[in-house]
Amino acid sequence: AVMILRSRFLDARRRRRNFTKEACAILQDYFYSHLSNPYPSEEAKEELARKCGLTVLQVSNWFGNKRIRYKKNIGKAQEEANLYAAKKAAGEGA
Amino acid sequence: AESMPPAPYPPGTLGSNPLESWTGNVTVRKKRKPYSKFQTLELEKEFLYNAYVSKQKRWELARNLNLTERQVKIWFQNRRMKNKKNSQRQAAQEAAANAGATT
DNA sequence: GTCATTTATCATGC
DNA sequence: GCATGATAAATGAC
Repeated sequence: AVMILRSRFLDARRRRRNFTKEACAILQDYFYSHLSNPYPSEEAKEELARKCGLTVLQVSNWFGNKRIRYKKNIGKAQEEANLYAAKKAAGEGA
Repeated sequence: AESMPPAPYPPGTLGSNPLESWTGNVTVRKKRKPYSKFQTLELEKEFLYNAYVSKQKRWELARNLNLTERQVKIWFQNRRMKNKKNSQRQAAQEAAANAGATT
């Protein structure tokens, strides 16, 4: 009971909020645009953080979660997400 | 410039898609097992005393908590990183507060 | 030693 | 009920 009260304000997991759709779109755009090496540099992380209105740590967390969860879904429907970047790039080109 | 993936990548043993070679992490690592409340509390108590544990102390902790010396060493490393992260987070919040107050 | 990671787990949002 | 963001063990680069 004590620890529950302690963690209630110490643990940031309690304060978790979903990112905005704009932020998720920016992050996904970068991720699928760099599928061959989805490891943004510190500078890239800072820029992404600014554009998304997030901290660098949040950007790092997002890429960490995204990489592992993308990897676990290879062979499933995840590959459909590749079309996300492909179609978007094609649409912009046209 | 981009960062390099941390894990070693044996050549030729990776995934089917050459566009996604980073998905082939072949490293075999132990499954993460959360420590018990008692283990964590004892480690926290020692960390409060000093952030860097001597080899003698590390051996005692490992023996008393039924952990390996390597686990104790890594726990203190991660704990120091956690401390630094919290300090930076607090500093950033204070800086933001000051920036808002000065306007 | 630090530190960016990987991975499982936690806690929450919906 | 899972999706999602943050954290706790564990690894490897340097």
